[in-house]
Amino acid sequence: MKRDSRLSSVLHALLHMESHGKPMTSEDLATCMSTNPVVVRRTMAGLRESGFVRSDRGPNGGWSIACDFDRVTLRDINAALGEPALFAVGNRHENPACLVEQAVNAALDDAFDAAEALLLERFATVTLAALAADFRRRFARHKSENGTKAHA
Amino acid sequence: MKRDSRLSSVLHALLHMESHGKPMTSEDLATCMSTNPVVVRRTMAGLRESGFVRSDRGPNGGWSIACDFDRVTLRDINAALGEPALFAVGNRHENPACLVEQAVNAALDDAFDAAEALLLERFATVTLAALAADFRRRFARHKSENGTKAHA
DNA sequence: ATAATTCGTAATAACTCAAGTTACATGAAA
DNA sequence: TTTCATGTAACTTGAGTTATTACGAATTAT
Repeated sequence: MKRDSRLSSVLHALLHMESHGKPMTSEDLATCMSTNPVVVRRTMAGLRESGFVRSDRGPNGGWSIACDFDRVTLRDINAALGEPALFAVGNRHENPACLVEQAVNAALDDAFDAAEALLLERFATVTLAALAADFRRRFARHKSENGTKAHA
Repeated sequence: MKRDSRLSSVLHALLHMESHGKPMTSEDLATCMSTNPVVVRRTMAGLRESGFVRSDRGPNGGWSIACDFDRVTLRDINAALGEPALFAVGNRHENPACLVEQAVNAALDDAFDAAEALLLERFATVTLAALAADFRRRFARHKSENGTKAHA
């Protein structure tokens, strides 16, 4: 089952955009997301509609951050992508006439609903600012491990 | 993203097999799972290897239950299917060099791991016997609602 | 033995859906 | 008015699943 990596890609893009300082073109972003500009525009469109980023045309145009990283969570970003299906597994028929299948679906749905609730709850606890902070921690450690050979 | 419905299908099949009493052919099962016999054999092969069902060739052959419904859970059945990926969403690169992407992946993985653990835990609490009992409850209610007009 | 039934499985075809691509229109800046 | 950049529709590609075909192997009944 092929996985949808748009959430991962978009977060990656947002963090790069923040440290970049000035607008990044779809082409820039496509390079860093290893995809192509049209896909970037399609994907980012949802974020723009939700007000998390803005896009400007023409020379010096491109994508820029339009939100407070402290106030936006992974859950918000996921919602802006259109709440893509989180689970790869599901019921064959959503409203089966067969009572056996109804019993099976009910049991599976209970479990999936609980897991989905937990996942979204977790997403809601992670702000973009927290992600950015984690990146800076990794960056600092990376520098201290690789920057001065004396410490190796 | 299309969903994998093998778990749902297989549970459906197991419950039918139990009430059927005698072996069911791949063709019988294909009808009730709305697929075709070869797919049934492929799907059930995992359950046979795990010892939950048996298959016999030749006339009067077919598939039959080979386990105690009280001792087998949804988690066991899911494992017998080869632990198919549960999530439709994932990271673009599993081991990225980019530190930004590493930070993003770490956050997402935390959330997914927690949700997966919960889901499997839930699966482990539901036995096939419980599913069968739930079906019988539904069947009884169905009869009382439709069988005697006096109660309507 | 022989015919009929049923599973086992490899090979292949058909289908589905997301991602990628092309093409062109729109708008902004210099 | 030229250049840069996004917006978007239409189309192509490609990966992954499921369905189908075809044939082999095992089992039962006669």
